[in-house]
Amino acid sequence: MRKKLDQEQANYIIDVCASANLRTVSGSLTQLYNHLLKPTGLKITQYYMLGNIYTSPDISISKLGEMMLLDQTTVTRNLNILNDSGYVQIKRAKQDSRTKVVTITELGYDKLNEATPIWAQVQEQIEGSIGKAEYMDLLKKLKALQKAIDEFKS
Amino acid sequence: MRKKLDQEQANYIIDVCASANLRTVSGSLTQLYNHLLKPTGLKITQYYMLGNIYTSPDISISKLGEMMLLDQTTVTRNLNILNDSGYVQIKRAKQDSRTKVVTITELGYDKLNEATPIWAQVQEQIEGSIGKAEYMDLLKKLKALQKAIDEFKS
DNA sequence: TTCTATTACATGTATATACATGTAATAGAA
DNA sequence: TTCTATTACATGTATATACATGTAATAGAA
Repeated sequence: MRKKLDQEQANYIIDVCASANLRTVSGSLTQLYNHLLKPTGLKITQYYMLGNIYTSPDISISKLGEMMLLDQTTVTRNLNILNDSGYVQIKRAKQDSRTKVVTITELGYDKLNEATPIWAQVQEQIEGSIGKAEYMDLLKKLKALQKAIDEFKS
Repeated sequence: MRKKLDQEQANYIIDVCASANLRTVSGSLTQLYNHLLKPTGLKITQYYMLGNIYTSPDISISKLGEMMLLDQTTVTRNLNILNDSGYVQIKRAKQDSRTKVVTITELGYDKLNEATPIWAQVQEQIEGSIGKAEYMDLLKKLKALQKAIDEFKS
């Protein structure tokens, strides 16, 4: 018979929970980025998706989802917003008309260039503040954590 | 005159971006938790909020938001869902009728106890997989990053 | 005491996200 | 070649989240 949770244990959970710690920091950073990116009209998620599309021209919706670790339905919806702004072009693939291929437009590429200095400013501030080596180690640990999660899922 | 972004630079950004790395890992872990918590009907965010309410009885909506680093309006909405499930009780404070105070219910406490073993299972798996000491160091770095973000915001 | 500023919460709106499921098209078995 | 299974994307629905703004109540100045 497991004992019921007392407040001390609950405080411990709140403190060490991987999910909560990641979500909180991630949320704060997203908020900071979105605030600074406001003049561009882009959100950080949109900036990131545009970047991925730029580096992988004519990528399919599913592939984009695999690359970004997002559900296909999420990609579909986020792409629609970028499409409405004219930042991407979405058309059916010639060989397989189920598949759609996505490409960044001139306008989207301009936006990407407009937002990049803002991205860099925050990134540099972060790396400077916690230290370049420390930051690289953080990234390494995040990737290890990602691997641990993937293992658990499989 | 700044040079335009080439694909190599874009790949670099995608790879090192703090926001993207955090969001991706955070999202994967949230997904894993929500999958495993499905039998309980709780989401990991709801579990976490319930835990915070349990450790701070009669907390106000704003204070809860400060504690969890969430916007007040987000707390209001997330609380409504917990309230509809009967997991929390929300009533006006006696001294100040603008303020509302939130408390966990018996039912909510039972849910918290039901979900905690699942939380623990994943947490242990993570700590075991990347190593306890490594995990603690990751937490430390996340908190350092949080501080860096807070500094930037102020 | 009265009026104004501030505080605490709610609502409108938009994006981000995933799951369950639907639809259309291709692939592959018979 | 025909039928069925699979694949690729879309849609319905729900939660999570924040910003702009509204409303009601208190605090504080005059």
